[in-house]
Amino acid sequence: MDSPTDLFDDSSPQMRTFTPGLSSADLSGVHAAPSFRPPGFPLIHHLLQPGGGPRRIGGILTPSLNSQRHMAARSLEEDVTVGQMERGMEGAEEEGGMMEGEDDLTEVKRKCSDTVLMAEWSQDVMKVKRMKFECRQKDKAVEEDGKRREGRRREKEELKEQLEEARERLQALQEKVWRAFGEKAEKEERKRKRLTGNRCDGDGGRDEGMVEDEEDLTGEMYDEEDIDAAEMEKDSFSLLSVSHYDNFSKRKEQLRKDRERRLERGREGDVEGIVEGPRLWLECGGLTRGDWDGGTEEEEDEEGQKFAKALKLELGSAVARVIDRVLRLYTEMTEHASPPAAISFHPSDQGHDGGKEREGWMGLLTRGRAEEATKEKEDGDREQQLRKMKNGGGLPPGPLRCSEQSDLPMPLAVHRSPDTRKTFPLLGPPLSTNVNSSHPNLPLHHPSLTRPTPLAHPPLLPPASQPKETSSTTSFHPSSSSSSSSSSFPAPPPPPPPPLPLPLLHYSMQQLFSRSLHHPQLPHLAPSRKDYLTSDPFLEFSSHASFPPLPFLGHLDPSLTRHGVRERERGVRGDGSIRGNGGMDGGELYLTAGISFFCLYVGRNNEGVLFVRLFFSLFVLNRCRLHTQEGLSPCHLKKAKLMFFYTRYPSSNTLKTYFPEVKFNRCVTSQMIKWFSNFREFFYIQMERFARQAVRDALTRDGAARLGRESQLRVSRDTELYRVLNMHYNKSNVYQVPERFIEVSEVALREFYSAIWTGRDSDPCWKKGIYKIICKLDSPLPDAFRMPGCPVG
DNA sequence: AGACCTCCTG
DNA sequence: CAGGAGGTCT
Repeated sequence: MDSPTDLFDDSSPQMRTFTPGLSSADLSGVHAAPSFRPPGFPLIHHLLQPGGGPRRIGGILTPSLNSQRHMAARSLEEDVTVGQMERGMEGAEEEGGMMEGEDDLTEVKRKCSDTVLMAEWSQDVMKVKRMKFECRQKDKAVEEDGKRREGRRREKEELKEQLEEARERLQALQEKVWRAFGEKAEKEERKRKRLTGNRCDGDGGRDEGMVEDEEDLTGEMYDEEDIDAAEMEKDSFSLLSVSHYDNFSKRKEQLRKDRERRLERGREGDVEGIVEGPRLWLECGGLTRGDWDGGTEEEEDEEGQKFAKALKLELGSAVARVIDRVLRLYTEMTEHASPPAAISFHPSDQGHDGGKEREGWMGLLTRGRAEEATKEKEDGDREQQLRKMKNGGGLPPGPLRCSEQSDLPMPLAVHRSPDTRKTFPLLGPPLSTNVNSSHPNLPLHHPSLTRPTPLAHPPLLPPASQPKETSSTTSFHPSSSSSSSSSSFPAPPPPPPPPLPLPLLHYSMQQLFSRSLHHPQLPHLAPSRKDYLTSDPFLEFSSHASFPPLPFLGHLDPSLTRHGVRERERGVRGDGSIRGNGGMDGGELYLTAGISFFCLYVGRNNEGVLFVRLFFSLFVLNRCRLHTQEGLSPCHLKKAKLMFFYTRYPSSNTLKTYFPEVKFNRCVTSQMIKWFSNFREFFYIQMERFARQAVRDALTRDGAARLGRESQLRVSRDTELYRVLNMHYNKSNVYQVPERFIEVSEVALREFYSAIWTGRDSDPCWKKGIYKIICKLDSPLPDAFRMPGCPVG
């Protein structure tokens, strides 16, 4: 470029013009425009030479206008002088011997004026020439860059072609996605046709922009802008350093390749989410979308994009929350010295009675084998303890049980309550410690009836170990008192089928997910109806009843619907007003769907980035009809019967607590209380019946052995009494009768036996005392009963 | 008076 | 298991 220095320097060669610095060949080789052919006029001939005046005139970077004018005038004067001399010589030659005089002077003056005019004209010409020359100079530089531009153009075209390819791939991918999302076949065909049409347009299809849709156009524009930006960058870089542009080009190429790679990846696999920002990779399987009926094609496109966006956002946010919780949980787990290998979802395990009975909600996922083995082992150990106590007359092994429990492997259970007394209610003070085996008829003065423990009774030999003694042992079979034997005791119920092991962290994920969804998508679920899902304090659904726990969901009795109507009709019998209300109308709850996911893997990739791979599974639940009704269903009756294993005298508050789905009114409460009254009635009838039988059996033998025989009064799982009770309260035998109930039954049997043996049964109120005892032997209900539905365990 | 119980009956 | 009678308790 010209510079003030150049301009200043150019003035000096002006003095020695006519010495062409550049041959005409040098110039004409590039530009030989006829308009610039130097005329024969000598005055301007030198102007054609490089470094002449026009450079000064046409100089863009002239220091100032005055100096420019001054310098031009000076050169003009010089030019004129020279020209004058030349013309003088020429004129002398032409005119031959003309004497110099006034004419000469006039001529000179005229010539001078002409020369001035000529100089002015020539100045203008010089300006033009100079400008032309500069243009030529510029063109020369442009010519030099032309080759480079050619290369760029080619490169640009290549990029365009690549972009076209990428666009085609993208379109193919789009088609695939649309197809997956239920796009109509016609649209596919249209797109395919369009694609093939585009491909038929030669040379990458310069005209294909005409048929491109808006999205493609947008992409094209974006890409073009990208390229233009690259070109500008390249231009600016080109004068500085090639390496910069190369780097830029490489970066761009890298980006393009990445884009293509992503497209390739998207084409290959299923729906795969890649969240690069938080460095989280998620593989989602099983996500499908049904058909949606859009209006026009554009609307469908828009809908689809919106859907994809919303889905992305929703998944992203939900997953982020879940991941956060998982990681937190993971951290908490690793922080503990002995983290559990897995977490079960046994609400009862965390209940105050769960350690002993472990009523769980067998649902879609059931208790793990290990836990079942643990349970069996525990029960077996308890049985052994019971027998030891009965045989050896030891005290209830509370602490022993505690240690025993602590020795048990608990691979699948996380016991939440550190209170062993809560977990193992039998660890409390023994019940009738003052029961005097020598005075069995005086059992009513127990000072601590609140903590019953028949283990404090004298040891009772099991009939299996004493087959000969069974004849002397009360068989609790009134119809066959004399022929009572072990054969009358049915075999214990077969253990439930081994449940499936739980996947790692499943329950935790359930919990996490349920907690992460603060706004359940159950619009049909009235807020008041959600409350009953929130009764379990451990599961903490109180603030987010979004997702019922799997155990609960899986244990819905399919027969509920079948029996519901009948039960409803008669459930409030005797109260016309209630019957007129329609009972369950509007009180049905349908839980139609939930989301479960399994944490498959948590680890680090090659780059050390922590990632969590989740497998999502959407599942549709059976329409679970939950009786949020005023009447009571057979399921409630069933549950009430199971509750009777724990509490014989439940208060109405207890009933309301453990039947959260029931809308209680006076009639429902009375009905439920009546149920328990009937349960008690049956219970006491059986107790009295078997006790009388035992008394009869004792009386048929010699009285000397009656004390010993009385001490052999026992209720175990292989006795007839147990079978009768189990049949009545647990007909389907899906629930394991808690040991506690057996113990209570034994206490009741002994009390009845004592009363009858001592003749107190002659008193019309002789049972009251027994009732008092039994009513104090109620146990807290497992938390599993807080859930709607019937627990299985 | 109302809640709750047992007992009896069907 | 429900209904009713009769009782007790608060």
